[in-house]
Amino acid sequence: MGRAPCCSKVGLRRGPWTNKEDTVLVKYIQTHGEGHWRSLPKKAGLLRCGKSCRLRWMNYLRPDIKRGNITPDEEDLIMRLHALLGNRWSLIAGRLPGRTDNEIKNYWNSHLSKRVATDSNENHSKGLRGPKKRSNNNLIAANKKKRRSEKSPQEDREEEEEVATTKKIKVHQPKAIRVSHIFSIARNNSFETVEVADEEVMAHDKRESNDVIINSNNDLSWMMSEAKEHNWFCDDEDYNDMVDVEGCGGGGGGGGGCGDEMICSNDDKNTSSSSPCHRIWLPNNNNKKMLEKIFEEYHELLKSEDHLQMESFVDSLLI
DNA sequence: AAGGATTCCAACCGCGGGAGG
DNA sequence: CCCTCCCGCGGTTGGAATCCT
Repeated sequence: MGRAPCCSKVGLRRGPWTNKEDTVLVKYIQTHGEGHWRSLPKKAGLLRCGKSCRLRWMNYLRPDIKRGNITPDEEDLIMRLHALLGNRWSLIAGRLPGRTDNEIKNYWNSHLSKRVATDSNENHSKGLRGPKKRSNNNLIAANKKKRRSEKSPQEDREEEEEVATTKKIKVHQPKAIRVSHIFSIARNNSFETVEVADEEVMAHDKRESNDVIINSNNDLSWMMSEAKEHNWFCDDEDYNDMVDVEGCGGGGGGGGGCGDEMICSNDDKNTSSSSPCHRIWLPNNNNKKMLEKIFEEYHELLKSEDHLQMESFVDSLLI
């Protein structure tokens, strides 16, 4: 039997937080620091479960949270990262200082998923190659809407059929595959409005490691094509270490600003943890040719549409 | 103006994984 | 190695706000 939900205790409050509760929580955390969520409510004198306190703090009360509209830059980054990482909101949020995973998730579900669906439909109708997964969230939303509206028995049947079809065609999005020492994505630091403490970056990097996560062939496709299109493959043999990208993307000084990630060679990927950067790392300076070779090979496989070969190709990239 | 439909987002739920005994 | 505890994550829900007819 599983553990009972922590909020099931009689007498614990649920639902929206009051200002008073917020104040109590903030004061307690300012004094004692984060963590020990289980015991926090009791110590702080809150009639909430620890989980609820943690959520409230993480998603709303933390001082470094950036509130307000998602900027076009952030939006673009979310879309790119989602293409690469899938629904791994905490990872995506980790690249958007001041934004929470919940916020990004909500924003994606309410804004971006529709746009992506529309775009992919347009592409599909134009006969373009591209991801055409039907958003599960849209389905959920659609079903939710259906639930809310009156339905005739026939509509009920149709819904059941749709659900059955959905089950059949449900796109399985595999758990991300960790690829050691092939690529890594450093934390994005191009949004300047909130300062992120080095400790936080370090802690984050410690948690997430510097390994890239490749979800699917589409991700690889995206990464490869982006790399090629933006000329991220460095020609400069001196790219043996982290390249300073301060001012990139945010438009703030620094030689024109690249505004994009870059794939470059690096003999020691671990050096990247010392300084946040939004480049994609590769292990050593011989990889330029290797990458181009991989890219060519990948393109050949794309043309041939041989999925088996494609899978083994992707496998061959994994260590 | 009213009320139904839709959107948005804070909050909840359940699960998986890491740490420690 | 197993068990328990705790934390963090992603999916989902509920209701307030807004839009539409």
